[in-house]
Amino acid sequence: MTTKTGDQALIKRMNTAIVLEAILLGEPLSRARISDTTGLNKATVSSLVQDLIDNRLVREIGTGVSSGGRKPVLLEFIAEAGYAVGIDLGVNYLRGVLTDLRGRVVAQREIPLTDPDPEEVFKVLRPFIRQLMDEAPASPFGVVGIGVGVPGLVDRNGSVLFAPNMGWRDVPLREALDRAFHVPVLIDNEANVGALGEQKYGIGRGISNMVYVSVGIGIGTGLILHRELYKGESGFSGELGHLSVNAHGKPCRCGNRGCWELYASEQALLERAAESGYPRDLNALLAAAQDGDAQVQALLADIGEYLGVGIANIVNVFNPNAVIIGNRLSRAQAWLEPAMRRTVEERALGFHLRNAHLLFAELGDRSAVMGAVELAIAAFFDRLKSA
Amino acid sequence: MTTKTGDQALIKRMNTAIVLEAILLGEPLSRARISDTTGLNKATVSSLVQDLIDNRLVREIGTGVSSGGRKPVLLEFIAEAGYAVGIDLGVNYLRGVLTDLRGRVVAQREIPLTDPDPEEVFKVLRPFIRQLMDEAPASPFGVVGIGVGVPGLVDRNGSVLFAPNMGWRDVPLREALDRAFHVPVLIDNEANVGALGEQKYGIGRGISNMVYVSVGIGIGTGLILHRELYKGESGFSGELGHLSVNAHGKPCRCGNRGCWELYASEQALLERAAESGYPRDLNALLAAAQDGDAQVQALLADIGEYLGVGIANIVNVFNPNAVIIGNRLSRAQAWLEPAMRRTVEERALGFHLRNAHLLFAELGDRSAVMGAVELAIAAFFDRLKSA
DNA sequence: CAACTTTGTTTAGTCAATAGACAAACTAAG
DNA sequence: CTTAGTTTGTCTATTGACTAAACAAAGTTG
Repeated sequence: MTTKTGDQALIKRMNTAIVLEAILLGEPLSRARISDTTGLNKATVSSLVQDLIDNRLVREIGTGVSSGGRKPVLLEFIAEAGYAVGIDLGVNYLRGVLTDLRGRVVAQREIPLTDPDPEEVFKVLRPFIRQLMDEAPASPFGVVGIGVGVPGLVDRNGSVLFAPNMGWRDVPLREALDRAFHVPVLIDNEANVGALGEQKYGIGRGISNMVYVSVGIGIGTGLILHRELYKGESGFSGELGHLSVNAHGKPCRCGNRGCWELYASEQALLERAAESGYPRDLNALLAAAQDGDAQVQALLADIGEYLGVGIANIVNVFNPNAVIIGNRLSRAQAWLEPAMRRTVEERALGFHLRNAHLLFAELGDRSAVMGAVELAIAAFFDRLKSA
Repeated sequence: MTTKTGDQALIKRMNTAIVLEAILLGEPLSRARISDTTGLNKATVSSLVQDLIDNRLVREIGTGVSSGGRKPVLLEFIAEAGYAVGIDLGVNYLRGVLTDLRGRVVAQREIPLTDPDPEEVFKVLRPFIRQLMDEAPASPFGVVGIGVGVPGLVDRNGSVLFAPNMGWRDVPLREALDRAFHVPVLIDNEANVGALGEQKYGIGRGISNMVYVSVGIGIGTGLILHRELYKGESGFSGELGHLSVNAHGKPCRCGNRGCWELYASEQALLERAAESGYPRDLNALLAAAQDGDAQVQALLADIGEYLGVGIANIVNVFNPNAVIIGNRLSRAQAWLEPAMRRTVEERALGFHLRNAHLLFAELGDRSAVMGAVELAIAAFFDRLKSA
């Protein structure tokens, strides 16, 4: 079979999705207004809305003001029809949220992680998730899914192929959680979920082509092209941290030479700071910069310049509408930004630069966890559309 | 209006497209077989096929062999239902083809271009296209479109924003041709159409994620992601030739430093050859390499290594199924390939390398012109689907 | 030659969307 | 307080695309 064949059920699903989307974007609004904005016939809208009401996804919330005729009956999406769990699995911490279907946080938790061994992590992770789920109020759909962001390479089956900083190889994370909770589990890379978080709930709201640059120990990147996470042939891509910016530079553990993250990550900063006798500690360095330490400020500017080198490459390659800097090093915005911005403006192609906004993450250390929960929510809506 | 709303006409268009696709891929085949492979009901297939026959897109070509019952009536696509023109507009040449709707070449022409001034080019281009069109046999749809590949940046309206090697700025190419010929005109970058040509008619047939690297005077790239040309926010992207591979390398006219094309293009080759006293001529250098000139061979290997550096970056970024090297320098395959392949294998991430094939263009100097004609053919089929 | 197969058409029925009529509920002008 | 006009949402009849099932035509096989 080449493509999915079309029948009337398909049309109904499509139009139902359109109506639901209209409500999500414009609530509260009336059937008449939905008919206007979507182009669907009033009768069709009435019928589809009734189905949504029967399915407990939409409800009437009284009447609005008349503009010279019968008052409209206003509709809204029932955000509390279900709940989702988002988990940010870090190297040494576990962060989680429980949200409703609109992404409003109902509960959140955070604990340190002492042993990165997979079995030990599972022992902590399962009750952690369980406790979040227990906080979900009663609802028609219950907990609709669990999204997890991990610092490593994830394949289509939700197995973590390789997470160097945790020492993981081929860990079947989704399978393990699937079995424990019997709800859909979505796993993705930390940078990918960070991108999703900022695109849905952060500074990148509504932008269709953007690149999220997660600057932590290394550099990870999440690509959103045409409003969707881009995955390559094998289901993972966007290892822009290992883009070589110095063909004959220092060797990287990845096998390449002169990788971007060797010059522009937290690790690069800490190493160079250590060479000058500073402590290997981001907080201490930021405090020093704050206190006016010119040497640290110059060092941060230098890192900013290197960030700019890689970002100019990104802008030239993807011609995105926005590049968003996130994760730990985004806290150094004040000292990184001027040099970074100058470098990008010097180096990127004018045509591409025109539409490319350089932004810093708005959700701070919550980009990833919010993206993780969005993964679960989006999967729920996808299921609605296709069944 | 958020999305296109669904009705019965949409279903019919979708299913007609599915049936047509099945015929294109599997011809000659019977209605019964179409029903089997698509999952559509026999009656539906019969009805849709009849419409296609009425529209002169499909015809019956007699009966096939029986497998124990009534003989099937075999159907085929009428490739001669229409014709398309493809133009490769080079800096100093004009290449054109006229093909049927299957891309079979019916006529081709090539002439040198002496003056790159836009007005002068138009004076030559219009009769050039006219002569190709005049060679089209009578057919139900006539000439369905003109596709053009140009060595520069093209915007959504088919204007050439910038073509440095031709000295063009803001040339409204599509508008000019539209007015002259009154058929749909599609303009795109030379590397983009080259990618399309190889993906449809060359070595990349059927590959859904691939990167075409056009190595000529400079380096251009065409990205095919999810079977479609990727364009960024402004409708152009993929300036991978200006990916910096040496953060503090030589300055490039684009404003950046250490751009890939400064080290791995024909220009780079010719300049380095000239420094060693060789003529600035690719043919002469290839002949020398052929004759066993070790110095030239080493130079080519060095260029190959730099090609590998950039390709490793590409593989890490896009995780494509294939990287295809095309345009003039692909003729040096014999001397480039070993060093290139070795470098990519050393530098690219193992996970990504697993599915990434390194290939050389199959259509030689015809990649672009075949991609240009495909642009026009694909647009014709798209119009069929949406109307 | 009889029995079975395969192909493609015809028939009757289902389902989703639509246009248009309509009832309900409201505003506003006289 | 009427009356006219407007807006909202439902109801009804119709259209059109797909499907299952029956069927006719044209084969093969023992």
